[in-house]
Amino acid sequence: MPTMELRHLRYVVAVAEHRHVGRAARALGIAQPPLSRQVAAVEEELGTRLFERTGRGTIPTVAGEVFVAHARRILEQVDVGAEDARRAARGQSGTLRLGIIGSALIELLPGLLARFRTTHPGVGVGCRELSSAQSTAALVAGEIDLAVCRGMPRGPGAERLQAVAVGHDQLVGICSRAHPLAARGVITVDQLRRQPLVLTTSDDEPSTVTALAELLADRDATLSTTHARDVHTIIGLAACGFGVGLLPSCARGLVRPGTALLEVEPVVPLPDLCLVHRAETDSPVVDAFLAVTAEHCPGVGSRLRAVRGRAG
Amino acid sequence: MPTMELRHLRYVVAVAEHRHVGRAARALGIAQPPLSRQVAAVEEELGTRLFERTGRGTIPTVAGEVFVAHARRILEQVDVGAEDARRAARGQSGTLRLGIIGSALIELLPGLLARFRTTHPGVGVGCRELSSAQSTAALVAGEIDLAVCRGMPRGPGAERLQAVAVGHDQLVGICSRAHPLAARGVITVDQLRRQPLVLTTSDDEPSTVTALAELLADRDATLSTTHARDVHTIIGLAACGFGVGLLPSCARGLVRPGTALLEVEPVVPLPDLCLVHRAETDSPVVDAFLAVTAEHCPGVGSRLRAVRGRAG
DNA sequence: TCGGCCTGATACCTCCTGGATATCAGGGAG
DNA sequence: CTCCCTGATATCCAGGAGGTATCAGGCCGA
Repeated sequence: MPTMELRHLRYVVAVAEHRHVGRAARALGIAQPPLSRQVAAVEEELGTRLFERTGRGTIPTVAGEVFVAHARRILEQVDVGAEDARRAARGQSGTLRLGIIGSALIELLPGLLARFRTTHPGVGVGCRELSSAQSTAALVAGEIDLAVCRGMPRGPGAERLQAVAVGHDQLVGICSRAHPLAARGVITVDQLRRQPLVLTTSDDEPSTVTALAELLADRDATLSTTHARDVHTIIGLAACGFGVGLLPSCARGLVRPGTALLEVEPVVPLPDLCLVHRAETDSPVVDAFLAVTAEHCPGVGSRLRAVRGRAG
Repeated sequence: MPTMELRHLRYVVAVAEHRHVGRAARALGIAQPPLSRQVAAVEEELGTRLFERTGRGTIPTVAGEVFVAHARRILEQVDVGAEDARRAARGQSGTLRLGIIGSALIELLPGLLARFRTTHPGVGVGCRELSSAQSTAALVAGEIDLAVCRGMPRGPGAERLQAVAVGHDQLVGICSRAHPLAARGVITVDQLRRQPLVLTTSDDEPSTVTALAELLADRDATLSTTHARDVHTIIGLAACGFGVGLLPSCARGLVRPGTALLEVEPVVPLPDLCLVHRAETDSPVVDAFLAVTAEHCPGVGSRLRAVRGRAG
């Protein structure tokens, strides 16, 4: 019992199109007799005539029309499936679930995501704002594919993750234009210890805060400290005179009229902005995103490959 | 360049299902090496790895998952297409466009259509009420597939049509119970010529009327004649005392309280109720309907086949 | 650390079957 | 009636799908 093959579908479609076995055979690049045989084989398998052979050609029966319609769709689907698989392999189809920290939305992601979406239009991107610790857990749990965090991942399962630094930030201050330090444009760490401050909340391991913990360890406890969830709020509170706000330097662009930026001296580096993903994940979409990142962030490309290579 | 075949899809799906080339091969009833080769051929054609070979089995890559999903759907579609073609060949799929005269709805069609719909649930039936002449034209124009008319088709293109009689009717009269003839239950043709009558309209060749034309040719022109579109109206008008209504005998069942049926003597046969279709049409749906009709109307089966055979 | 074993890949052979050539049969059109 | 164009049939050939034997590599357990 000869099973159906795509060849049969191609042949039947060709005969239906040309309404002529000879011409169809020529179009297919084969001789007429084998085409006749193959078509007859299909008819036998189906138990139905697909064509009415007349002295002047070959016209499809009702069953033939029905079958040909299916065959056309199927042949099309084969191409679609092949192309889809190729695109999936290139990371140009599928979905990418991202976990990001808020500050990544300021400088890194707008350009990077735009670039990725243009080079990989077939990829759906899902984005959740998560803290670095939450991202690590979500990665390990398989809930997201890629995270943008501050600092290398830590905690349970972190050894199964790989990270690559994509941005270096330092601490900068921001204050109202009316603030005594505004004119200087500079603030020393020592001065920070003697100022009312506006910081991110310490709810769930905000890396910036932990980095600041030791820096401000021996600070005067009687000085006011205001906490806020995101950089916009910190800037707002600082502008209102709650004190000097502390931000990652990537937030420089957010400074608005009525506020002044304060460079911190000496420089206080923050944990690097990192892309984190599962080490064993062989997801082309993730690979593709990392590749786009390498192009988008000049200089991190080599390091990126080095980090990936370490695992392989 | 080896082109893709369904075999390849079947093999890839099997390997993906078993996550193991050896077991997949056993399930397919072939040896392991050829399966390895065929899968590799697909990968080569796609330019992509579809499976990750580990020491403990074979797991699909992302591209593999994508391709396998398509492959499964395609293989399913092949079966669906084959089955659909077979059903179409048996006349159990497709549509049947009917043109019918109103009186066919009284006795013939209710049972016949119900029977057809149960034996051929996959066939969509479209129904238009047309006069016999309109049906003939619609058949020739390809607007309908089958017509129920009274009398053999005539007019342009009628020679390309085939008809089979499925019902024999004669003329019956109907009148109000108050009518002098009501008690007799019989009316002679001669009496008909001297009565006020209710007839179908002669707008567009109502066969019943043409059949009556000669019968009543020398009728007294001063007698009232009322025309109505359909049998229900004729019965209604007759009941109201407009005169004796003339109907095909198949309308007997419609007689209602307050009216009386009148047999016509001598019997006046009407043109047979006919199923008409294009002679060259090799529509399985039409064939199927004719076959169901043969079962439904005992005695017309043999004649039906004879008429069809004449063409073949 | 090493051998056994299970995995899939490779080499080579066989034979099935799809395709080519030659020819036949039937139905219109002239 | 005859020619020609249609598809079907007969027969042969060769590519390749499938089989057998064997190899290579990774895990596991001793």
